[in-house]
This record gives sequence, structure tokens and C-alpha cells, in this order.
Amino acid sequence: MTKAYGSIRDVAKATGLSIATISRVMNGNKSVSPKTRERVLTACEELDYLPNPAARALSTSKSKTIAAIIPTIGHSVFAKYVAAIENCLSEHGYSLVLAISNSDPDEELVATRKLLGMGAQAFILTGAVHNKMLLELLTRRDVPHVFTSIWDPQNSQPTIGYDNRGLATEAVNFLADKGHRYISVIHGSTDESDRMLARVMGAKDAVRQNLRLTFHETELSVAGGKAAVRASLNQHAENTAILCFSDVLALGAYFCLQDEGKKVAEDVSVMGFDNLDWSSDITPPLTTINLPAAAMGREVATQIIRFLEKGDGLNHHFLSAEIVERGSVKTIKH
Amino acid sequence: MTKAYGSIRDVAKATGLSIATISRVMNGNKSVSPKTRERVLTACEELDYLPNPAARALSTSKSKTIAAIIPTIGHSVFAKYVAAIENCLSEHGYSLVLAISNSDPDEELVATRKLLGMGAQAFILTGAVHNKMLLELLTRRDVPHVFTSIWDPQNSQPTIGYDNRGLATEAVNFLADKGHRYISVIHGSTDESDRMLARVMGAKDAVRQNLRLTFHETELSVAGGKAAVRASLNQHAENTAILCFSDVLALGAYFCLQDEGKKVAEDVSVMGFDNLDWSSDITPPLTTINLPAAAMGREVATQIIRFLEKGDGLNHHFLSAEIVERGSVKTIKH
DNA sequence: GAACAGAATGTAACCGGTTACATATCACGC
DNA sequence: GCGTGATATGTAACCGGTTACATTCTGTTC
Repeated sequence: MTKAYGSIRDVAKATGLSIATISRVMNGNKSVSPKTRERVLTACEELDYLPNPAARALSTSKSKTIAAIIPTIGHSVFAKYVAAIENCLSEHGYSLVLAISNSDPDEELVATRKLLGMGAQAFILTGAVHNKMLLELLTRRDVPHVFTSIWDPQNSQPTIGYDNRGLATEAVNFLADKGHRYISVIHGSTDESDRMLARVMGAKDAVRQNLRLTFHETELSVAGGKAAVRASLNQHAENTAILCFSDVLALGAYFCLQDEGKKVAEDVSVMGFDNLDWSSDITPPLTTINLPAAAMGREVATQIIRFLEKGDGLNHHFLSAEIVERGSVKTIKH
Repeated sequence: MTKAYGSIRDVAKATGLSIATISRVMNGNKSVSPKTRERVLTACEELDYLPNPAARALSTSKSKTIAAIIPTIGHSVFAKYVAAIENCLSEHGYSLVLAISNSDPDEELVATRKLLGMGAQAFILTGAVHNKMLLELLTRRDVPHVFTSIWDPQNSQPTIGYDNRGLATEAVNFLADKGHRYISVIHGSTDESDRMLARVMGAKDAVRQNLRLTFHETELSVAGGKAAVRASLNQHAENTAILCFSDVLALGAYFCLQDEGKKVAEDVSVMGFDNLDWSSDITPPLTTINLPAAAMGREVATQIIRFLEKGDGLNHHFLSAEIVERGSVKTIKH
């Protein structure tokens, strides 16, 4: 682009062949004799020829571009996930175009329009709750789209992810099994994120005798975690464990407890959700749930490629996630 | 894409106008009567028409796509920076395509080829040291490219960023002014990153009587910071301050000190570099250097757009960064 | 050496926009 | 009513690939 560098016709002229043959070589079409293939390839090299993607996209009506919209980029879970998608896609000659929605359905819609206008052939969306117009738009134009970071076989569109609700229940049960009866649950906005809502609902699913959960909604940041934990300590000094529905919140919890002169685990147990890069490196190492971010990215990418190339259907896909037990949760004897 | 939805000719047919007029309306060309403009617009609405980006790119030879290659995505400095670029670009109808190089020049070259193959009109690179072939490639094809996260007016290509070297000197001087004579400097790989190298050189620039710096290279992560600080404490127990050339390393320092039963500030001062989201929320709040990530992104984006649209030149641009003094550095009296 | 299948290559239409240039329409003053 | 310039619209070529179909070139067989 930018400037018309060698076109296919220049290569044709240089080699004395027709543009069709050049095109065949560029696309790995078999019916070209090895001799001419070689000749074409060296000419391409010399002329510094690169096929014009716009021309290619125009004539094939395939942009080889996949769109993904994620709520935020400043989070290693999403970073790993996006990196995995990118890797998989580029192995197959596809490109990823990314948009950040800041968890705002309107921004997401705007981004979708833009990405559609860029010619994206498929959409990867985060969560299942989206602007109605967005879904209409994609459906109307017949653009395949999948929902990720969740698993919900009931959903009409394919979902590829983990069971937020079930995992949250598991987390509460894990703490309860360790003897914790009074637990603070720190979570992000349930309005903004259906995944967060699912986790909160999952926590509430865990019904046990003598178990009492108190919920605190806060901003999804270290500062947010800190503030929520402070509030929780004030209101429910009797709580022995803090379940944070993101490791970022858990980091806030660590510092809040430190500020209050309390020791993590020893005085108050803390559990996270995500398993970020540094979760095993803080003190004490954080007990959390390891979300299969990279595996999710790979699965999404391969499904989409298979759909686009072979017409295979897009399917719901369940990814398991497990609790990684480290030092931040103490067992309480009764 | 995906399926040929209404083309410009369909809209022309529906309105009884010619494709040229439709095109004029889509591009905001003035010489169309308000009546027909309206007519076209409603027809577009009804037919759900969106201009085909490939066709447009082909005939204008403008992809309206800008490439950026960053070393990593899991870092809020880059996240903010990328977000700012994206915002600016999309305001002007441009799209950003992102690639992650993992600080590997070869990966960067591969990414460049791919992005060039996608039709990127300009490149935003991080740092000034790159694969020779990459620069050759961009130069040969006459693709504009800028280097960011650094400021180096000597560089033949425009650099847009801050003065890593000078800031590092400032940081050391800041600590020295607070009375610190023995300082550990924790930094990432100077082979992988010229910015890191500049910071290390900057630290060495700070020459003072009785000042002694000890350097520790480590992996750019919380774990890396922790390990390096542990080594530093063992080898140089007399050091009173730790200067970390990334806030991520500083977080590792916090936890290492905590593990060793030492208090940040009180026992050992810690200073960071970046000013990440959470840097003010840890305990004690981290004294660090606030890098103007968002401003840098905006500057890069606007320069590139001006270059592409108006032919204005690309220029070196210096962004100032300042030390934010918080609680993690103690003053030592002599 | 003719007939022929199969491989290699060429020809030309097409994808869906943009835009230079040609043409039609209009308002206005005489 | 006509010429004129300005404004609105239309025509058609072009951007650089892909690909169906046509053509030419092989080598094999009888």
C-alpha cells in the first residue's frame, strides 16, 4: 500500500509469464511446473513483490481478518488469551484486529461497526450480554460470532469458556471445607459484566449450614479491592475469609490487611480468581482459580478457522479450571 | 465481507442514481444536493449498506490501517499507550493493528511482514533497536515509521517519547538527595531492550561523591524483582535504597522485603519507574516516575495522521516525565 | 506419426469501490 | 428566450488481484 510497489503484472512482465501463473504461485496452487515456480519466486524476491491485500480481499471476498472485542487490555488473563488467539490465527494466515470496549455495551457497538467496516469475517466477543443492536447487526449480515470467557450451553450462540458460576460455587465450598463460615465476597460490577454476575450467583448457590456470605461490589482494581476489604473488615470483623473474584482485587486485599496490621492467611484468609502472572509470587502465594486463558484463545481461534475454511460448525466448548491451592488460605478447626 | 451484502450498485439501483453519486455521498463530497443526499442515506439504511473496505482500499490505495508493534501487552503502561493510539486513530477513521514482539527482534520482523501484508500504511515501533532487515524493508517500501518510548534526537528516524537515560539519572539523583549513598539498581535485560539499557546508562551517569550503585539484571516480572532484590540484600546489606526500573520489579521488591521481615521505606527505600495503575495503592505508596503513556500515544497517532493526510513531516517529540514522590523513599540524615 | 489425456499456461471477466472527465440541469441577468 | 457559469449527476476507466474457461504443450500408447 502507501505506494504501488510491484504489482502482479510487473512480475508477469519480468518473467514473461501471465498474471494467472503468478497468482497460482503466490497461492501455492499445484498446477505450476517447479521450474516456473522457482522463476516466479526469484522474480518476486527481486521486485520485492507482496500481493496487495485489498485486491486479494476484493476478489475473494475474504479479508482474512478476525475481530475480537475485549473489555480491557490491562489484565494478564486477557493478555494471554489474546496472545493465544493471535498466534493461532496467524499460523493460518489470518490476522486479529482488537478492540477494547471498557465493558461498555455502547463502545462495543461502535467498535463492532468499525471492525465490520474493516471487513472482519468473524467476531469474538467477551461474555454473553451485549447491545441488542450489535447482535442484530451481526446476525443480519450473517457474520459468525462466538462468546467467550463463559460457558453456557443454553445460549443460542456458541460459547467457549469456563463455568464462572460453577467455579464460584467451588471456591466458596473450598473455603467452607477449610472451616470458614463467615466469608466476604469482593466482586466487580455485576451490571457491567455478566461473568461477574455469574460468579456472584455461583457464590450464592453454595448453601451450607452456618455459612454466611457478605457481598461487596467495587471497582475492578487494586484500589477497589482495598476499599472493599476495608469496608468488609469494618462491617464484618467476624469474617475469616475474603473471596475476591479477581486476583487484582486480592492484591488490594493483601495491602488493606497489611495496612490494618493483619496477616494474610494467619489472621484472614484470601482467595483469588484468575491466577495472574504474579499470583504465585506475592507473599503469601495466592490461592486462586487458574483460568485457562491460553487454552481458551486457542480453542476459539481453531474453531473459527475451521468454520471459515471447512465450514465446520461452531460449538459450545467447556474448559475446565481448577483451584490452585497456595498459602493464602488457612484451615480453621472448629 | 463474508457475504456480498448490498454493493454500491444496489444502492444506485434502489435510488435510481449513479454509483458515482452514491460514492460521493458516502465520502461526504459536497457537490451533492441535500435532497439526493438524504435519499441515498435512507436507502443505505434500508439496504444495510456498508462500503466494502477492500474495494475502497484498492481504488484509493489507502488501507486506513496503522500498525503498532509493542514488546508486551501485559503492562498497564503499554495498555494505556495503545488505548490512546487507538482512540486517536479511530477518531480519524483509521484502525490500529497490533502485534506483540515479546521483545524478540525476529518475532518483530515476522510481525512486520505480516502487517505489511495486511496493508499497513505506517508503523509504530517501540524503542530504536530493531532487526536490520525490518528497517530495510520499511525503508525500501517507503513506509513511514516512528520509534516510541524513547526520545533520541540523534536518531535518523523520528522518535517520540521520553528521555529514559535522563530520567534514570534524575531518579538516582533524587535518591542521593534524600541521603542514599548505597543503592541497588534492579533492571530488566539490557540486551532485549534499548530503553532498559538507556536507563542503566542513565543511572551510571549520576556521578557523586560517595555514591555507589550496584546493578542487578533480572526478568521483568514480580518474581524477577523478588529474586534480584533477594540477591541484592545478600550481597549488599549496606544498601539503603532499591531503584527498580519498572514498577513491576518494585512490587517484587515489596514482597521480598516483606519476606525478609524488612519494612519498605523504614528499613529500605524503594523507587519505581512507570507509575502503573496500582502504584499509588500499594503500601506504602510507591515513589516512581510517571511516564506519559497516554500523551505519547496521542502524539504518535496525531503525527502519523497529519503525515498521512496533510503530508506534514514526522518529527522527534520530547515528552516530559516527572518523579511522583509518595511514601516508599525515606530521607536519610548523615 | 496420429490420437489423446493430462499438465502447464494464458485470456479475460469480475470483485466493489473512486474519480477524471463529460454531460445535464438550474438560476440568473440581459 | 438565450447565453452563461455554477452545480448536480452520469459514464467509464482503473485499482490489483482471483479464477472459470480456453488454449497450448507434454508424453504415452497404438
